Amino acid sequence: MPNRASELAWDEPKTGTAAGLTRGQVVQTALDLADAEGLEAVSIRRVAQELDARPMSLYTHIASKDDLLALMLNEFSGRLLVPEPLPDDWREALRRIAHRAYDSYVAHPWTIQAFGRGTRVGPNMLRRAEQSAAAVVSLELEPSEAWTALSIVHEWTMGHALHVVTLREDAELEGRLRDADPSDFPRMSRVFGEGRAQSRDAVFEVALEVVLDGIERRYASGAR
Amino acid sequence: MPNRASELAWDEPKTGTAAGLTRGQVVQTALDLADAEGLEAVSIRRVAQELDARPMSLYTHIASKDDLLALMLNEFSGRLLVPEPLPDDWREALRRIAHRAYDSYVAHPWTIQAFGRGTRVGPNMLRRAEQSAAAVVSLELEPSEAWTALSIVHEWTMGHALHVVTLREDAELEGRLRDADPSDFPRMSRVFGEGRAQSRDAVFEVALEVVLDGIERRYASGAR
DNA sequence: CTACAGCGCCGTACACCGTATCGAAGTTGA
DNA sequence: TCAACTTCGATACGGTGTACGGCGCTGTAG
Repeated sequence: MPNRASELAWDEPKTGTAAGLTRGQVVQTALDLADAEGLEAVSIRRVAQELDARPMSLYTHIASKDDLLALMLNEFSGRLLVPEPLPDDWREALRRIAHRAYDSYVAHPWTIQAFGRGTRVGPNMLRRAEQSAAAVVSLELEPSEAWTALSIVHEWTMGHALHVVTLREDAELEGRLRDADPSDFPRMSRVFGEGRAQSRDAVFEVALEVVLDGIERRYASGAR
Repeated sequence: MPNRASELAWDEPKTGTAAGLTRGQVVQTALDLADAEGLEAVSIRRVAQELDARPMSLYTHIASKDDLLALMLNEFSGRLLVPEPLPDDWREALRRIAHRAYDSYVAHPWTIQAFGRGTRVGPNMLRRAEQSAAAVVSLELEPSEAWTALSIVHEWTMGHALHVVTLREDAELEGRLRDADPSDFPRMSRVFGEGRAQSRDAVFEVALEVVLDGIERRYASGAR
């Protein structure tokens, strides 16, 4: 038997002979379905139907539904890569990386749902981590410091996307606030009372700079 | 009919007459179950069994399973409140808030999964937002600026918790890396090659300070 | 050319899920 | 005592993931 338990098939098992269905088709169909109708629409039966195949046929190409999900996330992670070459300026490089991630999460909300259900690290996730690490070479940090700095950006980006996607437009919050007694929530009422000045995207922009400021203060000694 | 669509029962509907089962018991049982066996163990049938009741009886006290989930999250949010009084120092106040949230997320991993499936804002979530807003009064910010600053802390905290909970101990990442060709991922290999110096909690501490630094630089003009 | 091994495909079945429907039983106020 | 109302519950429907085992094709060995 193989080395470890984590042999979970990132690589196409083997193409056997003349193949009808392929793993790539299955994953792509699942991705399309998730984009179009949300993650809960992605069922084995439904994906099979979309492919004009029978449910159990999918299991020839994937080990389980969890596997399919991991494969979907891996594919998605690949699309998070930013076109090379990265700018030399680490702030600009991180800006691009964060922007691309944020835009992608919001455009494909099922991803953050999927991430919450336990993540298996695929090759594309590794590639992305490597690209991010390359973005901050000019800071000349210890590897573990670099990892911390990058984590902050990635984690905030993900957290922000989660917030945006789940509390759509804060409409939920505003609605609740309208029904409540303003004197119970004086400060919150003021926040939303004066008409949500900034747009979502503007908030992202500002907050990203704040996060980058924090990193700059701590980690950029003399580096450009 | 009532005012709006968002009439979803945060308040016990009415205690009717002599009640056997109560909504509180249902929610508490579901919480216990989620803590003990994860969110996927929380099914209507299972909760009913735990209460020695029949599945359909639960629907006397909750409108749907989604409702139950929202109620669980609301209850959880209540426990995120930090004991008053808050420190005058805004950094220390935010530290406490973030710490409590992070610890709670990690101790109850089902919460971040639940947040990903769409959040309904309950009264306790509002209370928590209000408390957070109170933490930064000394900065004397515009309400919308305060909201942005607080969002950064909350969103990073959540993102960090998500990262910690889903990629347990980065073991996943390290494992993948061991199998890969180091020359494909030179920087990542260095990060994990030298033995993960910092502990999880140390990383949280450092990263939190970095985030607070960013906020301080942008929003703390002369305030203490 | 025939035989066979292996593999992709898939029909059936099982255990579980959320919940609609509707009737039974019990409690309470008049 | 009667009527109103609420809680409880049995049954059933349409969905889920997937274990099991058979069928038929195809590439290769004899």
